[in-house]
Amino acid sequence: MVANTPPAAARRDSYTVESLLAVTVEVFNTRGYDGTSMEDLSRAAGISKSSIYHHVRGKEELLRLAVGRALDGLFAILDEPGALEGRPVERLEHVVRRTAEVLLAELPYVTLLLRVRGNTAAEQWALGRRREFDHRVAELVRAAADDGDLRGDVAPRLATRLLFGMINSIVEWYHPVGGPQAGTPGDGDDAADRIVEAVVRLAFGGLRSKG
Amino acid sequence: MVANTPPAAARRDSYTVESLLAVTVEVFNTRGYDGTSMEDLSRAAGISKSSIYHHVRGKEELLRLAVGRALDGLFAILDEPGALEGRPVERLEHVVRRTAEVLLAELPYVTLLLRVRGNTAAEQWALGRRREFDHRVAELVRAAADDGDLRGDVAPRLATRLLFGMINSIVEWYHPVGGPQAGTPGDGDDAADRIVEAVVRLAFGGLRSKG
DNA sequence: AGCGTAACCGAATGATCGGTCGGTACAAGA
DNA sequence: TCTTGTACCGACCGATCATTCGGTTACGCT
Repeated sequence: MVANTPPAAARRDSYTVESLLAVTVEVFNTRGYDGTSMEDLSRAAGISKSSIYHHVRGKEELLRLAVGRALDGLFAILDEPGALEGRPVERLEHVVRRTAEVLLAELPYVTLLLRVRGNTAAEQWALGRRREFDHRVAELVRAAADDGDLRGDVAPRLATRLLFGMINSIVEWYHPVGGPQAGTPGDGDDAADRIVEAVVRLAFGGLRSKG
Repeated sequence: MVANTPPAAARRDSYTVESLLAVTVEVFNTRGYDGTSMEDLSRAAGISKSSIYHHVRGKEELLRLAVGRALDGLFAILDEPGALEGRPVERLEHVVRRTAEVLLAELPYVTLLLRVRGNTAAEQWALGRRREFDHRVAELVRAAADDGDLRGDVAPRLATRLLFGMINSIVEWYHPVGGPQAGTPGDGDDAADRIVEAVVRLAFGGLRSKG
């Protein structure tokens, strides 16, 4: 392998692609990708506009890196044991719960992904990968419906879209307390846990009380 | 009433603000507001860039007119008899159904509204009005929960957000056949009806089969 | 026919866009 | 101490942005 790289933090005022990306995604999410200028980014990152080009090839690469990270997190769910073993309805519940969890854990990146419209090449690539994810989930819904475990009066494809529409809508209003860097691994974020539980309960049980 | 205005269609090659708006909203929705140039609009409308300024004050006014139309449609729901009379849970079901219906009837305008981020003054005005609508609905959910008609293990505010997140997500994938001008009043659009029914069933009953 | 005016246009404006360029500061290895 | 390479910068580039301006066209009305 390559020689161990010197720790990036040792160099003074040093930006990683990763840390630059974190700042970038925040700005993209507040002002929109098209509404964000490279000068906006340089101001937010505290370095000059031209310095950004030392780390990445351009604006579009920042977008591609960000949405790629979100997509990697989502696709990893489909390879988890809980998504591969058991009855389809149980595998579906696992995917629903984990999708909500990943969305909350990678909130800024998933937010950006969900707002992509397909204007540039990077955006169309992201849209294609999203479609593939939706397709895989739709198959799971269909399998659960074939088992008779899902209600028969709503088409599986339609149910999939509405279900994930509900999950994805979390990015429209949820903002973790103390900014995005809060919620360290293993600390058990209360608010996020409540949201995940609500999603699973509403998705499978509905709003109406049983009484 | 006012004197009958000479029919706009009588003048040759004449654009109404309304017809210009319809073209504009389509372009805004495909390319995004910030990603749309006035030249994009002029090309789509078939008139020159400067001619657009004869009808409206500028790009931002087009946005304000479009989202205003969507908001008027949504707020009108809250004044309907079905939203004012009966048990809260029944009024809520009426609002849910009608919101989905209005969203489908005014699809391009509501789509644009839901993508507004608050960059310009017009966008912030729209966000404020949206918040007010959400607030009024959240009160209805709380009232239904107080009656014991909604499940007690999900907070009303959270349920409201997820519920309307599901409804609003329709704009992400639904495209009426034959373009936006199809679906004349009273013709009973099959696909749209199925979506509305699915929304109401999933919202109140959930995915899981009763068996 | 002649007037008023709504609808329209091409060309230009300053501002801002994403991106490039030549060069400087500085830490690490020799 | 000298060399090398990373991180960074100010100044600049052509392109594109929303908007403006000075007209021209053609319709409705008298």
